Amino acid sequence: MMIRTRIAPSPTGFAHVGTAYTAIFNYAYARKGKGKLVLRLEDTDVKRKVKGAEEAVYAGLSWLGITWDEGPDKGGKFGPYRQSERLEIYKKKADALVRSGDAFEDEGAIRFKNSGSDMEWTDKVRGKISFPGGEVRDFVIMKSDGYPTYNFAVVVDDIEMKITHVIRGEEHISNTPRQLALYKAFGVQPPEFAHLPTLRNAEHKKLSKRGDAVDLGAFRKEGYLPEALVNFLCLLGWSHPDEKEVFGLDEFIKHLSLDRIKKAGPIFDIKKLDWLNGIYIRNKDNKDLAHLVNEHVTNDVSGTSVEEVAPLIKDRVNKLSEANDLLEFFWSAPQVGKELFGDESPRHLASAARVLGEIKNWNLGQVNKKFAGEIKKKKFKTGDFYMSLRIALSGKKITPPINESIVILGQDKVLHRLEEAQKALLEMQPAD
RNA sequence: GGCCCCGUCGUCUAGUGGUUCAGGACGUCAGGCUUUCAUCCUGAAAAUCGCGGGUUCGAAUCCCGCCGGGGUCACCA
Repeated sequence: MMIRTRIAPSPTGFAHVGTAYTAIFNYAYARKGKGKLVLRLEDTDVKRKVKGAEEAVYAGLSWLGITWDEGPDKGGKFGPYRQSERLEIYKKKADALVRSGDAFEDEGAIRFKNSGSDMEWTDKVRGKISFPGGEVRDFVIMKSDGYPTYNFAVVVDDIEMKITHVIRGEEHISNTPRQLALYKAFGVQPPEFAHLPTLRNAEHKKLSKRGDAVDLGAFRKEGYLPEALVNFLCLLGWSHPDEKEVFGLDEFIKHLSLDRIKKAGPIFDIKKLDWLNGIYIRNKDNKDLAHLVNEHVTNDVSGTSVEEVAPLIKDRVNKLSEANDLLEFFWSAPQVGKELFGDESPRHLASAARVLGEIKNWNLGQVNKKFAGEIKKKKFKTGDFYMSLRIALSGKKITPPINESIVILGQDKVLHRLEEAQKALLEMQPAD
């Protein structure tokens, strides 16, 4: 049997990290089984429909490298894939249930008549789960506005779209008995169910859009790499058989098995994501990194190429959004905070300016050599000397390696900034 | 509250009756490297496996009870 999985986002605003989480598992499971992944848009709540939300979902998932085989944007032979475009189908199915006596009209809506029998299934990640029959009441399947309810639409579509494995969040466990009852009424064999744990926040509650970072677009803006986020998500509730921590989708597909999934709800610990993100940043080649950094840098680069400068921060950031603070002194002159300097700073800067002015052939070797000689001759404390320089050139105590930065900045700019810094220091002398 | 699910270091996890008084990773702390910050390297602290009973020669691993946490109870998905 051809494996068919699905992801069923509802377009209520943006791409949710929880959607991404289940998408990754559905995608990988389908790929592993050489099957298909269906994207179905669950837009039956007319009131909550937000425009642009559909695109946000596509953008978010695509960014992560998840592709689907059938969907509203892709087409496919079991379409349409927007539930709002399938109203005829639901109507027909609901009418059939009314005729067979499994449903009845109720104030403009159609309500399913529950048989009251116990419901049970063997969950692929949790094993046997059962609900007492009395739990499922008669529930509405067609709303009075002509739209189907969630539980009904899901079952009709999963049957029509020939879904073989329903891999979804744990919060759907309690919906399953209702859906099972529907399968039974239709006389159709239900698919396999696999209920993934729910992602939690630091308070151990289900991730929510109020107060938790759940928007994929926001992760992107913050400078997280899609590979890192995917890798991190794979590590929640699932672990590599060899206890590997850093791996990509290909390897996830290769090793995924549903029974290795944990049942307890993992906490989304951003610290570990940050660490992973740093690793992926360090693994980028300089050209790709420059391209990424460029998207997160506010100023225009005015003469200084990001490609030249980006390698200097490779080991220094975990998120791309941290890049700007480290790099902005390359393209905008610093506000030199005089109070940052030490007592020896005037002498350091004077020396540095003099020896740098002597350099004919501007390169790192020369800069290193000149500074080393001067430090030795004047018996400067190495760390203090460089700190004075760092502050004069950047206005900050934390920067990329200063000699490399000096070379990139260029002789004119460096000498000019040293001069400005010395002036500033002079002005403050009389003050005390 | 009813029903359902879950419970190994702060966090993510390995571990499915016996070289495990529990291994790895993040984080934390200490040290090394170092012109800052990082990266990198080394080391440390950190779970009496939620608790209490069983079963067994032997349990984190099996059973029962309790406690704790979470989810869900709509003409929302």
